[in-house]
Amino acid sequence: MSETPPSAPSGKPEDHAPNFVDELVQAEIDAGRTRLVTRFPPEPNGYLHIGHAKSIVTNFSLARKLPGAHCNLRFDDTNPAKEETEFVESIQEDVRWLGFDWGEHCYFASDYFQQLYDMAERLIREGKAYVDSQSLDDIREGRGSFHQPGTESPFRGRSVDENLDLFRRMRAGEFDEGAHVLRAKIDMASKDLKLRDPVMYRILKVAHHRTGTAWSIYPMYDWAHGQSDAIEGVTHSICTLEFQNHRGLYEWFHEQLGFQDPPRQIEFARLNLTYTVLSKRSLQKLVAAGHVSGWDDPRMPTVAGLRRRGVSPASIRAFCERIGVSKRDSFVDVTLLEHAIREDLNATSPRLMGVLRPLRVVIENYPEDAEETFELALNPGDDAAGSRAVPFCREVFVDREDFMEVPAPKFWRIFPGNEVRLRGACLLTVTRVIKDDAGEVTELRATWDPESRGGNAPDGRKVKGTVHWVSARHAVPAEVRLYDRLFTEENPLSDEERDLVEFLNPDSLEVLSGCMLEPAVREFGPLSRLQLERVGYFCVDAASEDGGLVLNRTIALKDSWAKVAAKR
RNA sequence: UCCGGGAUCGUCCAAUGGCAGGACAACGGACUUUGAAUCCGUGAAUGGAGGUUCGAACCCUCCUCCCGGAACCA
Repeated sequence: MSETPPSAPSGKPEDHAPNFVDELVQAEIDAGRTRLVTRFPPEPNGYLHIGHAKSIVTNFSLARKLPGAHCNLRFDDTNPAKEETEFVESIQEDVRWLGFDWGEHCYFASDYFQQLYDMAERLIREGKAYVDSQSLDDIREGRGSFHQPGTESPFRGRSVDENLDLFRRMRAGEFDEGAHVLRAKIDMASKDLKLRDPVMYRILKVAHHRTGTAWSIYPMYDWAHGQSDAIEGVTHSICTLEFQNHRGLYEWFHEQLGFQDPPRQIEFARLNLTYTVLSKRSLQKLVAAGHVSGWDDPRMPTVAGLRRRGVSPASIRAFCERIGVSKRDSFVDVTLLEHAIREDLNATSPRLMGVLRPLRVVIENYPEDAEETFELALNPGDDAAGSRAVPFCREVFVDREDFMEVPAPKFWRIFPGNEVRLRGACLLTVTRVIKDDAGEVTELRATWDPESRGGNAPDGRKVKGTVHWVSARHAVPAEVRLYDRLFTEENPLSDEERDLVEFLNPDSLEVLSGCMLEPAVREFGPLSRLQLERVGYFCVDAASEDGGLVLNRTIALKDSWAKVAAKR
């Protein structure tokens, strides 16, 4: 068995209650709009995380509202110092894995460098842009503040010819970095600081991952992004709240250039998740400092990390659709994500048995060299899932956590004299507890009821407890990695005094070796998702090989016994 | 203090002048060959003060609080 192919999102235009973006676009459609193009515009400078997934789901599902509509994947690669081909590849892989298809519509802002340049010359000729030769600090100071209007640059009055000449020479690489910038000529006294002659181009003598050394000037975000949207015929440019302050400038450029049916920018609240950080900077820090094994560490909220953790793309989509889209700053409870993960895995995961902390049980009235197999459903809730053969013999492993020599109140699993069911196999009663010199339990002796094959006794007597088990003779040893939340605080970034590293959960990873799994696990290849009954959902590690089986725990099953036990 | 946004159960999202509803979480119960899942039930909210109206979460006024904005980053 191997990784399930990415399942396509359901074809329905809406899997969620309409949000304000849906309504706004729908209103335009009702008013006669016939063209609809959205875009997901990542900068290829890092890995995608679940916050990006929210944007991807929003943009791609919006593009299903109208026949012929589509969503572009566009790389906003205007800062060569930070961007790499490695990231464009990982981003494409992640978007695809999430189940979305951009078809022919994969673009790069860097493909528009010439058009952008031509448009900039046009603004210069129209007196709407000029080359400023002030230092970075002088430009910053000249911008003024929230309360003070800015002051005009001494170079603001340069002639069109001089500006054109300088700009061309900037492009030709005649100047050092920082010597000049191209600025839009708008209004240094504007209340909207973005309109105080924003920088459009800076000199950067850095090779670009796609254009190489062809350019020595690169467009700034505000210049490149809006014009890229317009060039692509994007109708709705959906971005996060922090870009609200850019909208005035976004529209100003479009007006100057006279685009017809220009894109409309709409902002929504970015995703925040409890016990998680979703800023590229923080994530980068965790990777660089070695707090996690990499961008795809299963504890990372990156798409790559979630994939390796065993989270399904369907559950990420369901989660994104369920949290909705609004303009309110929000902090989504991670239990909502966990619910979506369990919901999908419960429906789709094959069931197996595995013992994480093995305790040997010798069934004294079972013949020494006999063995037999039981046929168990792979998913009791889904007959189509089929079944697997589970071998059984005189010695089995059970989980140490399922045994108490002196049972706590309401504990109805294994303890001396208590009859329990070995799931799918038989009824069994522990008769004797064997300990080492230190008093540690090392083995249990038990008897079984041969009439109870399959798990029920002919006399119909009830047993309260059912436990999972693995035949000692047939067990497949494995390493199991138990993952938990990466942070101990709901918002690890809320404390300005303390670094997020201080809030790392020391128990976010527990590695168990010598775990014992039923032999059917051999049929599962890397990235296969499965449930270990009564324990949790797991995923065969991407790097797992024969002879070194590794399982990552995606998420534990809910455990109401743990709650009862914790209360005491 | 200036500009741009936002305030509804613990959390997220609805209700667009007419019974404040759903999901998650919590709690209780039923069922159970997974103490899972499933099913049933309980508690839980309109930031504040005025105003308009037969009627306000929604409209108006004032206030309060929260977020973003002064990169040659995106």
